[in-house]
Amino acid sequence: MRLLVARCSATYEGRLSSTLSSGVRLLMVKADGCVAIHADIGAYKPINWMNAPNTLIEDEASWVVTNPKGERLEILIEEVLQDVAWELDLERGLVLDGVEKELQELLADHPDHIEAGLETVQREFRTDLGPVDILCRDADGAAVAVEIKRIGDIDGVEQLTRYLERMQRDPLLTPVRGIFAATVIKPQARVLAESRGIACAEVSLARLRDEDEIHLRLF
Amino acid sequence: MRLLVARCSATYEGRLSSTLSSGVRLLMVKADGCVAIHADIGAYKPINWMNAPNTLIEDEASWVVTNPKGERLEILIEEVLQDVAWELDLERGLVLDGVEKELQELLADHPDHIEAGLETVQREFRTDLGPVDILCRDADGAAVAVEIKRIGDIDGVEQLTRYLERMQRDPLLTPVRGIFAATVIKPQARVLAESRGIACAEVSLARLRDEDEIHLRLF
DNA sequence: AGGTGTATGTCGCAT
DNA sequence: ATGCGACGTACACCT
Repeated sequence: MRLLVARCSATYEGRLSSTLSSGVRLLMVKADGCVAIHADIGAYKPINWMNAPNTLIEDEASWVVTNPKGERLEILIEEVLQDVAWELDLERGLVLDGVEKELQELLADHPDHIEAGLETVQREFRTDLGPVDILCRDADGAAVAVEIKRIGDIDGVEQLTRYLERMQRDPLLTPVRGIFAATVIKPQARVLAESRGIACAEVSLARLRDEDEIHLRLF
Repeated sequence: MRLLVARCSATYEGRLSSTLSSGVRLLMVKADGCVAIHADIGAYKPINWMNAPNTLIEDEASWVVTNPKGERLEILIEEVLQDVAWELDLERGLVLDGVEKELQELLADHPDHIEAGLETVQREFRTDLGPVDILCRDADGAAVAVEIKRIGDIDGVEQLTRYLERMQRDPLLTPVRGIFAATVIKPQARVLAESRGIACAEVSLARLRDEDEIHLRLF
C-alpha cells in the first residue's frame, strides 16, 4: 500500500462529475490498484476514489486513473509531504456473526415466534424470481411464505409480493399467504404490506436467542 | 490524520460481531476521531471501522474504541511498523454535478422536456409511501406523477408504480398517470414501465443545462 | 433524534 | 459479465 500525503486537487468524470479544490490530503493506493483521496474527516469514505480494476498513469505532477468503464480521475499534485509504501496483508481475515442469516436460522427453528401454530417446511424455497426465506404451513395446513429482514422496509414487501404472485400459480402451494417478519418494521412498509394482504410480524432477536439456547440445553 | 502501519488483530461487537485475525494493516485515525483498519485490498472500504463520535482509549498494545451506541472495537497491536500524523484539510472541498437533485430541479423548471404542455404543480409531493419527485398537470389538466432517476432501472419503475397506486385513491388527483424520466432508461425498465402504462422520457442533462442558462440570462 | 431516499454506494453469490 | 439481495451500508435532508 502506498501512502502519499500531498497538497492536491482533482477532477472525476464518470458516473457523475466532480471537482475537488486544492488541499492537503492522503492518497491511498492499494495493492489491487484502487486509488482513494482522503480528507481528515468523513468516516471511512474518501472524497474521490477509483476502484480496481483500473490503470494509473503517473506523471511528475499529475496522476490519471482510468478504468474500463470509461471513468476517469485526474489528480494534480502540487506538493508532496510524504510518500511511503508498505507490504500489507492481502487477506481480509474477517469472520462475521449475527446478520440476516442468523435471524433466518432462528426463525426457521422457532416459527411460532412469527405466528402461533406455524411450522417450517423449507428454508430458501426456490421460485423463479428468487428464494423465499422460509416456506411454512400454518395451523390449518395452508402454505405461508415468510420474508425475513433485519430492518423491514418497502423493498422487502415488494420482494415478498413478487414471490407470492409466482407461488400462487403453483397448484401445490395455492392459496399461499405472506408474512413479513423483521426485528423492526418501518411504518411505510407496514402500510404497503397490509394494503396487499401481507401480515407483519415484529420479532425479538434477543428473545429468539434466549429460546434457542434453552432449546439447545434441553436436547 | 494518524497513519499507523502495524501487525494487529481486532474484534468488533455492535450491530454484529466480528473477529479479525492477525496481519499487517493500516490503522487510519481521522481528525474527527473515526478509526479504520485497512488491508491492501477491497476498494475504499476498511475491514473494520468506528465512525465518529467515539472514544479511543490507547494502551501500550491495544486500542479500545467505543461509541455512545454501545458498539466496541478492540485492536490488539503486536508490532508497529510506522506511526505518523499529518495535518490534513478538514473540508471536503468537493463539488458534485449531475446527481438526481440537480436533474429534479432542472426538470421542475423545464417540465416541457419531459412532455410537451406539462406544467409543474409541486416538487416532492407527499404520499403515504414517500414523496413523488414532481407532480404535474398536463395540457388537459390531468394529474401526472413524474419519477426521476439519473439511471432509470426497474427499482424506479416499482417506486412510481407504488405512488400511482396510492394517488389513484385520492379523488383530487385521480385519474393520474405516470412518467418515468431519466438520462438513461435501461431496456428492462422501459419494458416494465410500458407494460404498466407508464410513459418513459429520456432527457438530456446537457440540453437542460443549456436551456436553464439561457433562461437565467433572460430573467 | 428519528424517518426516508440516494449513492461514483460496495460486496458477495448466483446465473 | 450481469443481475440481485444484503450491508455494522454511509450520508444528506426533512419532520
